[in-house]
Amino acid sequence: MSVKDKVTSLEVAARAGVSQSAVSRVFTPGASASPKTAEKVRRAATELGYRPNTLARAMVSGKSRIIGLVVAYLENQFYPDALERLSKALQERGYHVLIFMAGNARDSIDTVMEEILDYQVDGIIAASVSLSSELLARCRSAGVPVVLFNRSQDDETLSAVTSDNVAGGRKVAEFLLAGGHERIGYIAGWEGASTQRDRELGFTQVLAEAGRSIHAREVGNFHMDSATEAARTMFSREETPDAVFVANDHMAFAVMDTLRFELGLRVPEDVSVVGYDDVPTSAWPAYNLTTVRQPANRMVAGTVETLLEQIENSQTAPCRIFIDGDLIVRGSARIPEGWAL
Amino acid sequence: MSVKDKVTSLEVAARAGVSQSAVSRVFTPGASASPKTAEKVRRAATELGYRPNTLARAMVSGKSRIIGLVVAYLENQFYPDALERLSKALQERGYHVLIFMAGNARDSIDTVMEEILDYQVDGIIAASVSLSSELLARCRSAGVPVVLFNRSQDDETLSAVTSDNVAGGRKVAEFLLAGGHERIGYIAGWEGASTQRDRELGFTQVLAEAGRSIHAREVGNFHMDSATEAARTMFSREETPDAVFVANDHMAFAVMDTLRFELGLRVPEDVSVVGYDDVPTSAWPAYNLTTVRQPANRMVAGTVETLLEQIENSQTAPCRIFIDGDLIVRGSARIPEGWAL
DNA sequence: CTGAAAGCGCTTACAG
DNA sequence: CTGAAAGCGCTTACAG
Repeated sequence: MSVKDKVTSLEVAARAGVSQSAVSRVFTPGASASPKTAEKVRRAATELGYRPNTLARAMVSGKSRIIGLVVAYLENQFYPDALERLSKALQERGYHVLIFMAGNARDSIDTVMEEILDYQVDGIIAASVSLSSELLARCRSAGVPVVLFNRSQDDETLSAVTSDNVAGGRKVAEFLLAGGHERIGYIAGWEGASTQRDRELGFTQVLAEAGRSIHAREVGNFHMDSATEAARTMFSREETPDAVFVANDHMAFAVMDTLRFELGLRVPEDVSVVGYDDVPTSAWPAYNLTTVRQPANRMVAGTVETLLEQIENSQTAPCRIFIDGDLIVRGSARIPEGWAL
Repeated sequence: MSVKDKVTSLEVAARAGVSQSAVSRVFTPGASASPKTAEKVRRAATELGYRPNTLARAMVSGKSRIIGLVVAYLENQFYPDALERLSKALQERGYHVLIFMAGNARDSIDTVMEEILDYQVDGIIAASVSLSSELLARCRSAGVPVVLFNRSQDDETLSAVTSDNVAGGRKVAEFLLAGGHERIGYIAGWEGASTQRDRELGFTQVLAEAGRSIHAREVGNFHMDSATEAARTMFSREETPDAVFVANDHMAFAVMDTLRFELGLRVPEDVSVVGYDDVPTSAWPAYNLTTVRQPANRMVAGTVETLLEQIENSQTAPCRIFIDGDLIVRGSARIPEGWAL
């Protein structure tokens, strides 16, 4: 029976009649071993049920093949979707994801980052969190590349992958303007987020270019509860908006539900609603939400590419990747003539 | 500047004027070190920015403090929710989660399990996947405890945490019967899953006890697309059901949308719909789904408890945990008189 | 309480 | 191509 009968490379070597080095080489892609040796070693290994100990290998080689992923919460469907893709893509390249949930506490993120570093990760992906410059300095001195996912930050030492949020915001404004809306509201995300700021920037730019401005503005902080509150406030005043751009889909669902089931407004007849992200739920008939697609597949591919590039070639400079996101026109907003559905 | 200036325990020892052993003890909870030594070591450590290398520690101690989590997909909100809770709970106990996405390929799960074992994880949590007995034998001989999350399996060597699915299925049937429904349909999940079988078992038991039976049955495989198809088929025949129990919420959303937006049926006026899980979306006004709550918090607590118990005390026998789930009555189904909403 | 020594399971120059 | 030896950064008996 036996608990813990770990087979070591030394045992395999003995059985195969070769040295430990030979065994190691057979299990190291690209290392030199004669077909004959390889054959003997492989046979012995399978007979014994041997598999190299990843941790031991990590210690001596200095490469753990572990990527630390920091994520704040998984409630917004955009993140589990990204996590699943990220994990699969990394798996295919021989890496695995060690997950760290960063609570909302102030120091929580710092603690969590230290823990990540303790595991000797080869790289870090930070999804929707901001990192202090001290933290980044620690990562840099530890030689661990960091890439921000769906957030950007003023720091040349780290890579960031986002959709082009400014352009996305512009598309929404153009669409709403073309639809002939008179009073356009905006429900903002968390103001500390670059995504929030950029989306609003592009949105208001286009409005300004047309001699218009936001008719009403509330903050939803990227949370459903706050978004519900924001919608109540925005639609309880005189001259309610006839269109509202919500900074992400997750909040837009709460806004639509509040408009329809609490305030008795029809969407899109009374109010047009537009979101951002195009999470799977947006396509469900109950919402059928017009939104800007953040192409998760391309964002993930870009993230994995830059990160692995920096890991495998430490010369590589950090880079910013902007991925263009299309406006997906669906039934939650009045559709201007000539705009394909 | 400098890439990779990892500080070792030896350097800290030199600076503090003590041995490497002393440094190790100061960083090992419960190890013996005089206050004076501890003080000197801690000072040196902070000055140098030293933190123990988790991987090195893992190698020698044989405890990696890494838990492998295998999960098939994160589309059904129940899983990201569980993952977030699991990860947080484990983090608090000093463990971290290494994630492995098990694709749908036949051998994928086997490959993935081998990879997990290579990382010398201290334990494995398998969410919504079945493990072959060969795989379980490998884990056993490697001394790695496994606990199944939201699935059970006939094998005494592994623990499993589920809600009481039979009881849950019974509650749904009682509720639907009390509501005076005449033709009750059932949309099944993937037939290989214990959760699917148990829910259907409890459901049909109660129906049988009342001299009734399922009026129509289709299989949705726990996927939205299949569930949509299932709903189409079930409601395109004569004598359509006036109530349908869907094996989980994720499919129930697709069913409700199909009924309402494609088939023009009203829920609950024409058809009552009941799901299972009580994922967050079920409470959204657009669905307002009656369902059986799987208490994620308690399921996670139970999972973490059993797993850590087995890790920290290898004598511990595996155990089965059933957690009772309440029926949550909401507006998607006709409410029998006397049943509190 | 403390230190010297051995060793966890591997890989990697270094010779041959 | 191959092996002997050193070493990755720690912890853990073993003496003292």
